[in-house]
Amino acid sequence: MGQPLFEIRDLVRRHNVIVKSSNYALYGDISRRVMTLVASEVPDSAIYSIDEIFIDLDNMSINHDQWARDLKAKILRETGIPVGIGISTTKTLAKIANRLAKKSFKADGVLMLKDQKWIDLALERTEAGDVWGVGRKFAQKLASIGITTALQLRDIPDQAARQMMTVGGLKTVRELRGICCSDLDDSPAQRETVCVSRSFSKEIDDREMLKEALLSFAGRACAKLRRLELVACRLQLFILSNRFRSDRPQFSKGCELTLTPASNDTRQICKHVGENIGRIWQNGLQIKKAGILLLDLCRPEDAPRDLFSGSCRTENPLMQALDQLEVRFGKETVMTGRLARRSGPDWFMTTDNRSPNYTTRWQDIPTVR
DNA sequence: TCTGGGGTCCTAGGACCC
DNA sequence: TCTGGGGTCCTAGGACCC
Repeated sequence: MGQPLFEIRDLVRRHNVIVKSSNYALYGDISRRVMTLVASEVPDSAIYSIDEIFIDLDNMSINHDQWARDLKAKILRETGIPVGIGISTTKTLAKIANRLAKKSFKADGVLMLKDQKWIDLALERTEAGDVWGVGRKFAQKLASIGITTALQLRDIPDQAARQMMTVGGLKTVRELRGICCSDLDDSPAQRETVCVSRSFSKEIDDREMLKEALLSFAGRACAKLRRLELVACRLQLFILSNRFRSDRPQFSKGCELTLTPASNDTRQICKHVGENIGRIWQNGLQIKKAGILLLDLCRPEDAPRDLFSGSCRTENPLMQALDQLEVRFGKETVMTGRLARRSGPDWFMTTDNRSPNYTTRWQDIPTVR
């Protein structure tokens, strides 16, 4: 996971490994199909990520194991996607059950952790770093005091958990003990930020090029915001050096501004980008990555009002037209004049080997003869 | 010349997740 | 030579208030 392709070229060649660039339009559509199916089978569920969903089985008096196997078979039959199902008393334990369900030949994709004896065994066979909420740094910290398994982690004193991994870590430890510390759905009610950023294929040291990139990111970010039907009250621009070049000085520069009135209008945001680029630009910097963050998001009707310029617009026919054109003719069919040139941008990362959009693009739908 | 106590808010940085 | 992107949460510390 996360290993650069160039480091494993030999392996790829030797075993004829197929290489695919990520295609989120495809993954998103397949995800939607699976999630819709699952949600229709249960009274209460919460989508956690593109490939995970939590289900509440509390009010379902059934044979959970058999039910899960039937569901798994149904998902495979109707979407073609194989899934794993883990069942337990807390989310953290259910995630562990899920991992083992996929790994164990005997479990065959479905595993229930209910009896304490089996929970203990499962925790003993799970590395501390594989527990949900324990990342690389915490795993290192834990290892330094001799904690390497999930079972050992479960049994550390509350105070130690709190001290080493803050309140989130304490929650994790309690969940390992079977004490529920999270609701079925504890995702925030509303998105708080939208970010569009990219690494460049090679470092940029040209101001116009940086500006072009940021303006294009701004367009994407505003389109996202409009899809969410939100506006931003604050804007941040940032640039970063190449973190892999230890021979060069590292930098990370950013600037922030308040948007008055709050907005999701590409023209407004682009104007701000143009006016503020000087605050992060500096001659001689080798910029590897840049991005735009839209913060303090809220619904247009909740946006703070400015005493002089009035409230934030809720209707924006021009932007609506722009969005419709994108749906019909593809991304960046129409752009602001500031971004007149579709640069065929030489700063873009390549995405060779991308899977076709089998389910979301007319031209890519497979033909069966 | 002496110089408190109790708050909130904001931001940067670091951890985590997928 | 090549090294991802987009999120949330927590904490410490500083600025500010009365």
